[in-house]
Amino acid sequence: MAADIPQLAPTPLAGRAGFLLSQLGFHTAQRFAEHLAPLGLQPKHFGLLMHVSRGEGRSQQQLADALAIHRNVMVGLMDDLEDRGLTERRRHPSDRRAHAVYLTAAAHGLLARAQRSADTFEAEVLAPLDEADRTHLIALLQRLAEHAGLPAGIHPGLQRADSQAADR
Amino acid sequence: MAADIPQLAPTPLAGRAGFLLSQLGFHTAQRFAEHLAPLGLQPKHFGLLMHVSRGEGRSQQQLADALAIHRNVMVGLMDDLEDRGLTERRRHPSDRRAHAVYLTAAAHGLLARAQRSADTFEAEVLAPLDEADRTHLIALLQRLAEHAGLPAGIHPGLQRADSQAADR
DNA sequence: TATTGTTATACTCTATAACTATA
DNA sequence: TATAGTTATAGAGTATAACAATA
Repeated sequence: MAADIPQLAPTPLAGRAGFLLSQLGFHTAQRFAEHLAPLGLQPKHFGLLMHVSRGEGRSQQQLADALAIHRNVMVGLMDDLEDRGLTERRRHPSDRRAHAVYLTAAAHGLLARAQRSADTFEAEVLAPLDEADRTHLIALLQRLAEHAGLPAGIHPGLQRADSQAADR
Repeated sequence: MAADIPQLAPTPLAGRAGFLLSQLGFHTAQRFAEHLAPLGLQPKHFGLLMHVSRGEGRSQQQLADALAIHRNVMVGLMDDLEDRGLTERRRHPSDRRAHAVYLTAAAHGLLARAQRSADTFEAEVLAPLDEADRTHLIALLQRLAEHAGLPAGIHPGLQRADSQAADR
């Protein structure tokens, strides 16, 4: 059945850093999403909650800028979080067009659990490495990320839309 | 305007291997796609061409199994490649339901160019690291990939559909 | 005239099922 | 009855434009 298929050299892809990063990155993102699912959160919601918690009261546009996403996308994300009772849109003190975004008490509790979940996940990812290798790997990845011009903590999977461009 | 936004601690995400892998992986995949675009190829086409070249004459189903994708997806990919004159569907010698897939002469030339392009890209990705760090990084990533159960050279971004499940 | 939030629409991707011709 | 290839349809996700309220 498979007798006439010659088994040639192993694919060289598995030896390329570019392929390994893409392969591992995709798989890691996928597994992290599964890891977070029991909390009812997707990675993008987790990331947004983290950013909101770093400075409550900001407008949706400010949050969108911080995450490098389009404000239209932010509306949908905020709807998700508000529907789940995790954030509140209050009136902005100085701009009546804008909303000031705050976390609810429930969100603070959930965020703490999500971070513990992320810690557990991190340990799983790094399981095969000893302490020295873990430190080294993270340092190497950070150097690559810096060289690639990636802003710390901003996931490019969220920043599809060109937030520079105006409506027009 | 932004005076009342306290700048708190930097996001801890940038120190997590899981986040860095996902962030770098996504960005790397995106940039590789741009790198390949001048050749008129997407990464998935490149990957498929590589697999076809490793053993010509296989059926679409065999190729789909090798890449862990659903045969329905394979039809679309093969259509793309055939429309571009890169592959041929010939009649299978032993099974008249199946097609035997072959590369054209044009595909061999394009594949060689694509691999050179991938080499250039690899050098760009690894630019900030010296030789020892490059070797170490690749070894570390390979260990993580193996621990995660990722088959060498198979990108999980392609294998969405559950190729185990039958039609029904 | 520009900006914030919102909504609507179109477009791309993926998943699923169903069909045909063979086995 | 099962399998290879194909096609069609529905759903999720993203991009773009347009609108009302406010600056």
